[in-house]
Amino acid sequence: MDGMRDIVAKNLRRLRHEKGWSQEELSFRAKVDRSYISQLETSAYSASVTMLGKLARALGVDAGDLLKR
Amino acid sequence: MDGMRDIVAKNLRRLRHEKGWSQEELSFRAKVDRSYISQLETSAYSASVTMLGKLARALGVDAGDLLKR
DNA sequence: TTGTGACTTGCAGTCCGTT
DNA sequence: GAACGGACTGCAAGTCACA
Repeated sequence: MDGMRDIVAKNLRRLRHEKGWSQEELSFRAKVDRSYISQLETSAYSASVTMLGKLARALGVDAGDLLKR
Repeated sequence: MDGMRDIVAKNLRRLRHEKGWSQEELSFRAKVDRSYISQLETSAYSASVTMLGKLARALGVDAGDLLKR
């Protein structure tokens, strides 16, 4: 029902795996809690654009890349 | 401090003006509160990606376009 | 290493009206 | 038409223990 949530979840996990990072590694770099990253990757929440910006910067991509289908 | 918020604010206002729509018109089409659109355009809040999706769809653009610098 | 349930806090988001 | 106000509800934000 909430497509955007799932798109972010998939892109987040895909980009993180491409880096070969664990959730722990990303949580450290982005300065957000590891379990919260897990919750985003399982579509539990609809992240804010501020959170999107933090994660994108840690991953070295544009925030918009996290929204691409 | 929160750059993403400002980027969304500017893109939202720019795209809305390109359509020649008032905040009222956009709020009706996107089914979100008019005063909230005002608050987003003045960088008062950091919208969720779900909200971003609703606004992008109403404006006929990709959600990522609202995050472009 | 990751997912989940539980919990608290703060802000997103709505609804009213006024400037 | 747009900004701004208070008051309210619900969910994102943030953290923890445990499976």
